[in-house]
Amino acid sequence: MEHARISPTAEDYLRTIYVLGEDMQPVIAARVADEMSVSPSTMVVTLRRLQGQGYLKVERRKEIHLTAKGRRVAEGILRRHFLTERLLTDVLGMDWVKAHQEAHRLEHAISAEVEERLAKLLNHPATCPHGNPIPGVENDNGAKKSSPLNLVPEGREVVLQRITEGGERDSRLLGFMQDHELVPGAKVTVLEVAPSLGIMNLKVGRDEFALGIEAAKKLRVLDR
Amino acid sequence: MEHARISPTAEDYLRTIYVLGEDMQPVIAARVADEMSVSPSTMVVTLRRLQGQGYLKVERRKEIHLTAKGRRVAEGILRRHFLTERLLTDVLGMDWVKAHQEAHRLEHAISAEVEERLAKLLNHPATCPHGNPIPGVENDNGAKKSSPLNLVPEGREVVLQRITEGGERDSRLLGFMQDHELVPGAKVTVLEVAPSLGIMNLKVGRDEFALGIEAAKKLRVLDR
DNA sequence: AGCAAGAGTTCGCATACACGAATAAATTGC
DNA sequence: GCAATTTATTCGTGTATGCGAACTCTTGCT
Repeated sequence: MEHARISPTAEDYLRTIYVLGEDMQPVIAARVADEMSVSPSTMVVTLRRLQGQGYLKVERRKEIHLTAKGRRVAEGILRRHFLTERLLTDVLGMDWVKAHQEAHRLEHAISAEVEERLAKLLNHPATCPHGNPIPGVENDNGAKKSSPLNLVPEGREVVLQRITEGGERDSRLLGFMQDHELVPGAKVTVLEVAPSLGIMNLKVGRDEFALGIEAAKKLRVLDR
Repeated sequence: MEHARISPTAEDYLRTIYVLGEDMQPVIAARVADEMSVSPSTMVVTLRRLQGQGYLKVERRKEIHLTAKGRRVAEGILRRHFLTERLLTDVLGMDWVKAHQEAHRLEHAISAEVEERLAKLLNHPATCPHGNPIPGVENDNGAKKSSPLNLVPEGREVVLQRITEGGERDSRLLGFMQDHELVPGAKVTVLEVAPSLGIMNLKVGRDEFALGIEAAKKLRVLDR
């Protein structure tokens, strides 16, 4: 085969497209551009290049779809990302917020062998520290249904399952959550939902606070 | 300040220049080019750029000298390189040979904080798995004198101290050494030196074998 | 239907990194 | 001291990655 070593940058684009695809139907260049803080013109060129290398297809209606090859790359990167996060938090004792940023750099430098050894060392974790399932580990739980926090009705108590990858990127959100002990496994009570204010009031332990509805969309809770 | 984030490539150049400087007086562009497998024309451009950014100076006689700034970068990279090697060997159980290559990629992605946590986790090791001192750790041993293996006279038994960074790059040499248990701390007897053949015969344990003089230059042994 | 907002495209440009070929300069050996 | 060898430099190219400005589409809404 050709084997034109993929660049860190390309990996980032594919990863972003993959993650966006988990949250919305049609992934469109403008969304990716927002997410990656890149100009539209750069998007055009980059998408052309990635398409030429067989990582994705831009179909009618400008929808971006990863090919199997592209998906493989994206899942690999995510897997390494999550494993690295676990290494940073569980072994090196780093906090949540920083772990994500650090992992974002390290994930591009991890080989298949290190990835494997990492998985073994960490005892094949099923999720990253933010609760997201690590690709390649079988969902043993038969895919517990989870729903976005913003859809939980008032008065209900739920358990936080995970912060989606989209949420992980926002270090201020992560920091806020850490401060309020809003971590995977935490019991959250929805006190009040005020869509007109774009806000919902939550209670974790005895701590009550407000969270934007937009941010709440990035959190998943367990239906029980 | 300007603070134009240094690139992995630039880090590699500075690191190589630094390491070469430990073994030879005048570091010259051609040597760096050899070491990095890069064309002379690339060297010219790159040196100009690095000089412009204040990492080095090219002085009369074309000698390349790192500035304090350049030295700081090189030592940082080496430190992260060695710490990463230790992580890979000691914690992840990876062998010598691969550890070096992997570390070469990872070292560029490690932040100051991870570096610190790594050092703590590993208990502030003084050397890398190949025996090289880690920059930033004080030489407690008051700099034991070591000399290149090629200078050891016939019949003498010595202890291998380290494989220099220059030797670390050669994975075939590392593999050969690993196979013959020629590792830091190993007792080596010089059976015979045959300069005309470019070879010396060694004994480690009951294993006797020949090693090229050029390769022997990259190994340091303790004078005792 | 018609138009404004949003999305995409083109163009010119810039930087970092790399090559090879041709050439110029410096060193070294004899 | 000059020829041979080694080094360094120029020049033209090429790819990946990014920008902004100007322009053109789509599309959804009235």
